[in-house]
Formats: sequence, C-alpha cells, structure tokens
Amino acid sequence: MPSHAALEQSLRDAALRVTRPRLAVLAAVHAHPHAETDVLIEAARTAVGEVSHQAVYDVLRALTGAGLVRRIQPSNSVARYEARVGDNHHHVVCRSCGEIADVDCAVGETPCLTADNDHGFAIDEAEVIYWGRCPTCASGPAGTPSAS
Amino acid sequence: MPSHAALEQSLRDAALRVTRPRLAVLAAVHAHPHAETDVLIEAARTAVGEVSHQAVYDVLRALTGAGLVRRIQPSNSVARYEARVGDNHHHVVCRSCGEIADVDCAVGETPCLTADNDHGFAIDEAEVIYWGRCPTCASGPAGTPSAS
DNA sequence: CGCCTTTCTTGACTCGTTCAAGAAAATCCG
DNA sequence: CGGATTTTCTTGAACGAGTCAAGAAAGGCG
Repeated sequence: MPSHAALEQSLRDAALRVTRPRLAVLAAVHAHPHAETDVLIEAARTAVGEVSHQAVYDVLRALTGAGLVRRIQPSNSVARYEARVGDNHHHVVCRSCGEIADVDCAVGETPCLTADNDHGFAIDEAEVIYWGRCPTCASGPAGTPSAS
Repeated sequence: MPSHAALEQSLRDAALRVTRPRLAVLAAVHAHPHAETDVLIEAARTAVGEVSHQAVYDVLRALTGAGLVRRIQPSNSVARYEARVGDNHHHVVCRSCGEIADVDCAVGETPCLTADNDHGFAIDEAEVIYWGRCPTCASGPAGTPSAS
C-alpha cells in the first residue's frame, strides 16, 4: 500500500489538487479494496475527522475520471471502488454475500477484447464478472446466505 | 418472436400462473430487447391497458427467477431485460448513448468460465461486457454523445 | 362452482446518488 | 510572501429507481 507521499504524488501527476479529503479517500480505497461508498466515507472520516459524504462522492468521481481508481458495480450492488487500475483484471462476485475478489486475466494481456461480431462498435474495454459463491457461502447449506 | 400461445406455454412450463400482465410483460421483453423498465411498463400498458408499475416489477422478478428473461445492468445504467436466455451470449455497451447489442461468445460454449485463480469461489457464470462506442456515436465527433 | 393461494393495485417510503449555492482552501503569479 | 483566481468542500435539499405493505382481484384446483 502506497505511502502518504506516494499518494500525494499520484494526485499531482493526475493534475488534481492535493487536499486532505482526497488523500484520505484515496488511502481508504487502497486500504479497502472493493469497498462500498459508505465504508470509504467512514474510513475517510476516521483519517481526517469530518468529511461530508458529498465531498467523498466528488472525490471518487474525480479520482475515477483521472484513472486513479476504478468504479465497479455488479448487478444488485451499490457502487464499489478499487485502486488497482490499468492491469485489466477481473472480478469474482459471490451471489450470496456480495464478496468480491480479484481475478487475473487467464488468457493474456487484454484477452476478451475481441468479440465475435462487434456490430460496428469501437470496443476499448472488456469487463468480465464471474458469478458464483465464495468459499464461506459455498461450504454452508445452499440456502444459508451470509447476507442480504 | 414467439406467438401468444408460445409465450403462454413458456409461462406454464415455468410453473407460473398465466395472467394478462405477465403475458404483456413477457411479450414486451421479446419485442424490446435490452429495454429499460419504464419502456416495458409502457409497452405492457399499450398491450393490456392499465398495469401498475409494481406489477411489472413483480412480473420481471418472477420471470427472471424462472429463467425466462435475463436481467442486465451495466454500470451507470438502470436495469434492462432481455428474453434471449440460456445461450451465454454477451453484450457490447456504448459509453455515449448506452445502446446495447448482443455478442456471441467468440471462443466456444462457456469460454470464460475458467478464471486463472478463482479464490475458492464456486463459479457458475461468466458475464462479459464490452465497452466502447456504437457506430453512430463513434462516427460523430468524440465529444458529441447522443444522450445523457 | 366455491375455496385457497397467488398476483395485482394503490400508495407510501427507502436509500444511493446527485444538484445547488455559498464558504473555504489550494494554486498561481507578481 | 500576499492577494487574486479557481477549484473544492460543506450544508441541505432533492431526485428517482426500486421496494415494502395491505387489501382487492383473479387464477387454479378439487
């Protein structure tokens, strides 16, 4: 996990102003991969005291736009954010508890970027989501989801 | 597109009661691939007169649970539904206008079902979304999205 | 044909997210 | 270093897709 200075530098590199809320949110995303927004709000507040939820939303949008974080949103889930960007990795999502884990591309660099028939679309990214059950939920009885 | 009788039969085969709202919604999903909920509500109302939005939500959930329709929800989009199920096809989504098109799996039956490291998850489905720009949006200037 | 279960209607409500206006802070430049 | 300028943060309200709840209506079974 990057140091404070490294985080600050990455903000500057992205031509973003360096503010306490931004550092706190960026650090929170690094510390909590795949976290939901309210978790990040909590983490940011723990780090710097009062931060409005609006500020966190703004920051996350700015960071996403700058490519410093990636927003993911599986069906039936709220938005989640992760700091691992630029390596085209994918995700496994648990149908029961919503747990998310990273999955590296099995085939190569950007494997799935070639669709059979692209309908004329100019494709620039392939997003893969694997659906299943996490070890915890899979080991229990089928009808015993850990959450929601 | 299936006949009225075929739709009715598919409801019965799924052990679902046959009602006018259900037939209307099922027909609407067939008629409008990748449509948003409010489009389906409109279509259902055109077909059978008054139908509450709640009924449409309930029906869509029942149909989804029965496997007669599939729910898809790309990031930054509301829920959409399609009637093409069971063939593990994927989607291209336009970043500008949200247009969605079907893409057959390039590799084989269920190609992407093998992740490099599944973290112990019991994976049962791989969902692939290709992101890009549709022909219309791609041909225009980069900064001229057709919608939203 | 009548009962029982499921489904539909009506209406209120939740919650993640966004909008808006003004205060505060970061950066630029002399 | 200090003021001007721009961006960002705070506060508070609002939006909208989707859900919850209770009762009326209709499907299906015997």
